[in-house]
Amino acid sequence: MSNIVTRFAPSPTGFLHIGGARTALFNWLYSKRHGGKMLLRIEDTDRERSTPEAIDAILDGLKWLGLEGDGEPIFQFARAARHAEVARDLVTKGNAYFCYASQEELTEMREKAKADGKPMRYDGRWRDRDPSEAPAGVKPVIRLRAPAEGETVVEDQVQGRVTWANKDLDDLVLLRSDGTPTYMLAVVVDDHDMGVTHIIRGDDHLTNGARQTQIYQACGWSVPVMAHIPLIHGPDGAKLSKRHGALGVEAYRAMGYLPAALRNYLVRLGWSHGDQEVFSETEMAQLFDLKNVGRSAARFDFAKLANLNGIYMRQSDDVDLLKALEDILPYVEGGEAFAAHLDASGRATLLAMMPGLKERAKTLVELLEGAQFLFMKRPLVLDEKAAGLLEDGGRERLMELVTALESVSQWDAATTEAAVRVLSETSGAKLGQLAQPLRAALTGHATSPGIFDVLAVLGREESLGRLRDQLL
RNA sequence: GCGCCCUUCGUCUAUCGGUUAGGACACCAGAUUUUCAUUUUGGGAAGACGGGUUCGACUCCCGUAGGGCGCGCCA
Repeated sequence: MSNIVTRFAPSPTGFLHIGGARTALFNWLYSKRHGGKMLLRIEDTDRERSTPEAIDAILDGLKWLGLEGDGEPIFQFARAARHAEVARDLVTKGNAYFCYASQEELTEMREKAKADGKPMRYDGRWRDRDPSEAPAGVKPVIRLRAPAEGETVVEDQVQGRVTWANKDLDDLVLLRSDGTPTYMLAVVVDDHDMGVTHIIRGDDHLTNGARQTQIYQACGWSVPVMAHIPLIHGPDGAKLSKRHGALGVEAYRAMGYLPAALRNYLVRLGWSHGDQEVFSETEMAQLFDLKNVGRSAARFDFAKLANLNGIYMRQSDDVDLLKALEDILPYVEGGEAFAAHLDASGRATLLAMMPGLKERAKTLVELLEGAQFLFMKRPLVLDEKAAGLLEDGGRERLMELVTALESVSQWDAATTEAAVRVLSETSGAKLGQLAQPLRAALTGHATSPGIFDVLAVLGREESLGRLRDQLL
């Protein structure tokens, strides 16, 4: 097969949302799979709504997800002259024409169509009129002379063969009256000039696929392979909105998800490989194809994302995980305060506790919360459940524990555990009756990593201090 | 309204005419554990509806219902 070129072409009018991220992922995987390239194009022809902040947010989001394009991004607006040139060529060749219809005329057409219960279609009133009839002082647009009869077909790799009657597709505007290109023209010209072989995008563009096919044909260019992938919906099945899932990828970063986990979650939304759920990056790139992309929209499920993220966290190397945690601190509530604890000794403490911490967290944010006790200043304030553990004899057993632990020769998990077990036997208290008050006093919570590991990481002095604090 | 697309457990999905309709998440119960978590065992849970075609349909066709997308001199 010839060299595959895919592209991701967001318009910089907002952040990189989750649907866009998945589109980028699919393009990226497809190009990787075939040893091709994924190009990046910023569709900034809407000067009103495009912002530099949005461009940064999108680039940043892609980078975080590890989905960077090959080569520098192309900015569509910069190519406006080329787009206009193609439009004029089309007029010369007779495949497009100047249209002098005013906004009022168009509004009229729209209203009439609405009244008749038909979709708005330009009626082609300038299609065959001689330009000499042009009203003075009106700047024309250039419209495509679309085929009036027959049908336009998109051989879609995901949707199958989709057909439109040409009478349902009107003569779209290619070049605006101010000389700037429309999206429809710009996309076709850019994809052609960039050598794009495969267009993978959301199925909200399916109809555009038909109209763009007509432009390709008018230009005499070969039409790239198209694949329109289904959209992602919110948990309620409706379009994603700010309310549920239409967050920028940076929001997922701030929620403590790992990029690898998010990628894994996203690739399984619409695509499958038998029963396999977990894919390494390499596996994904080897296995991904368009054939196994489904055609129905998927709902976003945070619980499954969280589960996957937990799997990735548990599989992560402790040092990598610490790094990942530190990386998101600037974006997380309370992250800055936490960062202040992470000097050399703080990092060592956290690292030592990491095995016990990471299996209790599904996100980096939960990891952070679970680690807070390590850096709390004495005396600890216990939460409700922890305080409860010190009632009903808990405090008395704590006293015995202090005595037992004070006389321990070596302060490590094995030795302290042995000491507590001995106490359990001599006092007749079950291990749980001793461990839980211990946990409460040491961490302030009813749950934590293994309590003897906690003891070891906190150290003798701090541990005994925290225990005595609760005896007063 | 018109055009196009979609419809398997609550959710993501497997099934490419013949399966006790499989897996994963979530949920419930049990085991393990010092708590929680991890791990592990088990459980409930699905082919929107109505017609065809066929010896046989989740799978093919038609219709209905529901949902989505599109219908700009936005992208």
